[in-house]
Amino acid sequence: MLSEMELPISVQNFNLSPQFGQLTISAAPMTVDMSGSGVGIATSALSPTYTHISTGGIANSTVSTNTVTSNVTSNNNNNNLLTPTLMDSGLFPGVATTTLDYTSLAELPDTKEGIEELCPVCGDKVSGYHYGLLTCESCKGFFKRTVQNKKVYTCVADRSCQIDKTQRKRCPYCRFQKCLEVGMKLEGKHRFAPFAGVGGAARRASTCPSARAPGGGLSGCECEGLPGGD
DNA sequence: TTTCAAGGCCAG
DNA sequence: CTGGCCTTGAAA
Repeated sequence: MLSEMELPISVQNFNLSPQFGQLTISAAPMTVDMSGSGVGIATSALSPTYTHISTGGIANSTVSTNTVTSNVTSNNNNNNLLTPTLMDSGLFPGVATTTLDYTSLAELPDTKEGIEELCPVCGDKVSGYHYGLLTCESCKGFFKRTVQNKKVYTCVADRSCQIDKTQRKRCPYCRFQKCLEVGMKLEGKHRFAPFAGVGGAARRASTCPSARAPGGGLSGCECEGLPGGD
């Protein structure tokens, strides 16, 4: 299936996963620095008025002045990719055109697990949409603390520390920078998660608040009736 | 009523 | 400080 969409003039942070380099697109006429390609995770944050996160396996990409043509391999029935509905919604007006070729990953089972639900900051398992994109619980908490407490970090190295699941604690400066690079933003609560079911599935394991595991929550349970809000 | 992102709590 | 688990509250 071949789909077309129009991107806004300003498209930033079109990232491939670190092992495949980064694709950055700036203002039109677009300049593109594509330092890598291959099968990996692609995350795009379309700014400024609307943020859309798409992840999927990039099989390969070709780039011209203002056109990015990517053969994108869906990792989950296209539910993590820009959909024709979104494209038709007019939320992406602009001058650039990206042509995406969606094909099923059903025939590529080995790649499927690797590209699904990986935090774009540290590569840990994502827990849902947080601050505009799919991230893990720890990066969500880290970003929250940093912004809310107005924390200022410093890097003891050259501000280019590698951030992954095991190293993410070592340099909060670089971790926060990466959070910003991938598009995390503290704004009003968004309800535009276009791919319902991706996040949050791991939550709500317990049914009784008073039986919650140590480590979280408030006091004052009325359990029997399960008020559950409202 | 259900879903899910934001934010709170607290053990490690 | 970190990260997992929880409640809250708005949107669907």
